[in-house]
Amino acid sequence: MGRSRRARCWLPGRYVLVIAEKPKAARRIAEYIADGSRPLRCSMNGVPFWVLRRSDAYYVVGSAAGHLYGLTTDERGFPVFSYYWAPLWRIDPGAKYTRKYLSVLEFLAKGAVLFVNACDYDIEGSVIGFLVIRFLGDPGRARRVKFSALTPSDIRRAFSSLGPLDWDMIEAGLARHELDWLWGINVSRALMESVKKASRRRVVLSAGRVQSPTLREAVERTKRRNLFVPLPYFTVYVLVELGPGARKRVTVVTTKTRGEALSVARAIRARPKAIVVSVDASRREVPPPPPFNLGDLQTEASRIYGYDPHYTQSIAEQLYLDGLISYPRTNSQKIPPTIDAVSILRQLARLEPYAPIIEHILRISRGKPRPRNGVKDDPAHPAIHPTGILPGKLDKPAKRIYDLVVRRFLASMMKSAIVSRTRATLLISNKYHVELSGGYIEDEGWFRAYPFLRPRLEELPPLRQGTRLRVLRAEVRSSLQKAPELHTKLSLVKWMESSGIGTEATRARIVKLLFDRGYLAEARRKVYATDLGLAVAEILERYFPQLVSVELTRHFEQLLNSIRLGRAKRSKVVDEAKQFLDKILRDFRDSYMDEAGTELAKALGFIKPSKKCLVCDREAYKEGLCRYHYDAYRSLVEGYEEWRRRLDNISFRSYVERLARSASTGSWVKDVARAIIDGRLKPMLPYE
DNA sequence: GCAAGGTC
Repeated sequence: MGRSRRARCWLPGRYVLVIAEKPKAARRIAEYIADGSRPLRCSMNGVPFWVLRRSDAYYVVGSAAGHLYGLTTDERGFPVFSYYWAPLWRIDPGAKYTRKYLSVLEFLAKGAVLFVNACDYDIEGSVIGFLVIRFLGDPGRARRVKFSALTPSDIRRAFSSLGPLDWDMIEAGLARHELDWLWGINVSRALMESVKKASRRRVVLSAGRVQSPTLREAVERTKRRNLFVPLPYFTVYVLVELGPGARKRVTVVTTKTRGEALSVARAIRARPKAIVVSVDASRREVPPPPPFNLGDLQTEASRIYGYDPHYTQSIAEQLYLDGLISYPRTNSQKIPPTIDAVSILRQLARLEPYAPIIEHILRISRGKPRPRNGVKDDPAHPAIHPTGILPGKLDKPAKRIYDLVVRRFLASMMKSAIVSRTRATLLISNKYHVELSGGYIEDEGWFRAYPFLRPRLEELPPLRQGTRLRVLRAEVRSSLQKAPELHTKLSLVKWMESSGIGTEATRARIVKLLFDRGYLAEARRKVYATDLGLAVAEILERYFPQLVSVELTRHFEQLLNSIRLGRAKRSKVVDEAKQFLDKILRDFRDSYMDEAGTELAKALGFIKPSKKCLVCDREAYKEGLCRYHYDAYRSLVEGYEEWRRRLDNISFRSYVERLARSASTGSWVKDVARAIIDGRLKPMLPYE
């Protein structure tokens, strides 16, 4: 196709103004609804819009850039119940770019005879378009267009039956904003004011429907990890000779006490023989994975390159803005047939590493490749895929993310891999069954394109049923239980997803926010709660328990659903929330604010503890210990009984020394163990 | 300054 000169832009006197949620959507809508000729691309202040003709009328397709308005207030202090909508660029320093979008829509609104809200067909899209029409246009001359995907057929169908404004959906969306604002701003202010009252110091603290349950989850993991007392257990291993020069170490049993393990090992040494009782060979097809949604991309980037989910998302967003990949904030694992996979492949084939794979795909599919779709779907967007536009110079992380997206897209169009596995059961000393497994890859299939999920397999030497084998050695090893895992940034984002809080676009951002607030910190990619995070979670749990529960989101969903179905009114729902908040916020101010503020100020180091913990610098709570070391002390004492049973009457001293040395021991328990060893802490126990 | 939600 030759490069055509762009026609001069002009604006008709009267037109229908179509408002899209984002410029990319605006362009596609314009292309799909125009009669005959291509729409005219215009731009003002770098913001594009399109002019076109459709059934003897002029249409102008303009664009928002997500929310252009937000809630704000002029009042200080809490409780605060009055707020209003204001242009986002005035109230959110991170949203300055929305100003030019708003001013272009303001200009375009002047000549519009009809306004069409063509934002994504969801609750937020209804609000985005409505607020533009309300502040810049006229809701009395407005329509809503409903499409579920940005495809020509869906868009054309939707524009041929414009509906009235979807008032119930708008009301539900407005209510969502108001409820989140009321809860979030009020409780955040309550926290900040309590600290100020207790310490006369200012600090930014926050709480909200999504961030606070997420904080609580990280706090619970931190506590479980730091309070963990590992128990000992015992493993009996044997070294079996499978063939000439092929020896394998195999676990026979694990036991709770040393005595049991030793007697198993003795029995094996007395009859050091094994026999192959069965050999099973199986062939398994491993189907290709579906193309990426955002969560899958974040998982893989974390697993393969150690990138945290927010980092991955920001790289993917840049690749999207550069036109290299499709919209990344999607939950979909599907590539609809409307996406021209062949032409994307032909473009990508110009990139050296992909060329042979693409050639292979086109050959095996006879030029008609079809991506294998996953189950997850998204109403507004397909799975993440390369656009076919070739990248220029990318930095290393961008190159890696782009490569993941391309390879995953390619893999989804390839054949299953075939993996052969062998499973053998041995009977050791006529008494103990153990399983061996091995295998190899018979056909690489899609692993060629996407090697990151290729299993690492070890081949077993050939074994036949009935073969007798020698047991060369039998050993007992004692181990300590592994500690419960802390979250990673990724697992926290996944936890949010499985709990149904936050959205594709916000989860990673909210985890980052908890770090920025100083509630969470990271060591070796593991997320732990700081003292401030522990204190905030504690205070919220005690005085605003609704806000740390994922149930608040469920409750909101029910309310919003009722509004959407016309069974409840926004004003009533919001008023009830205000009344409830008014009560709990006044109770907090009247009765608990001093206590809460003092606790938070101590966690922040603004107030010195009146009496220090014997083990750390925190405030003493019981028996001379802070609340965390007191709990750790109790865990340590409770754990001793079981240790004595398993390790034939180990002394308390040796027990404590083992805990102090083990990597599995929770850090608070370790602190207590060390304090006992060096005499800072005298255990009050019946055992000494 | 504080939420959660959308997106350049």
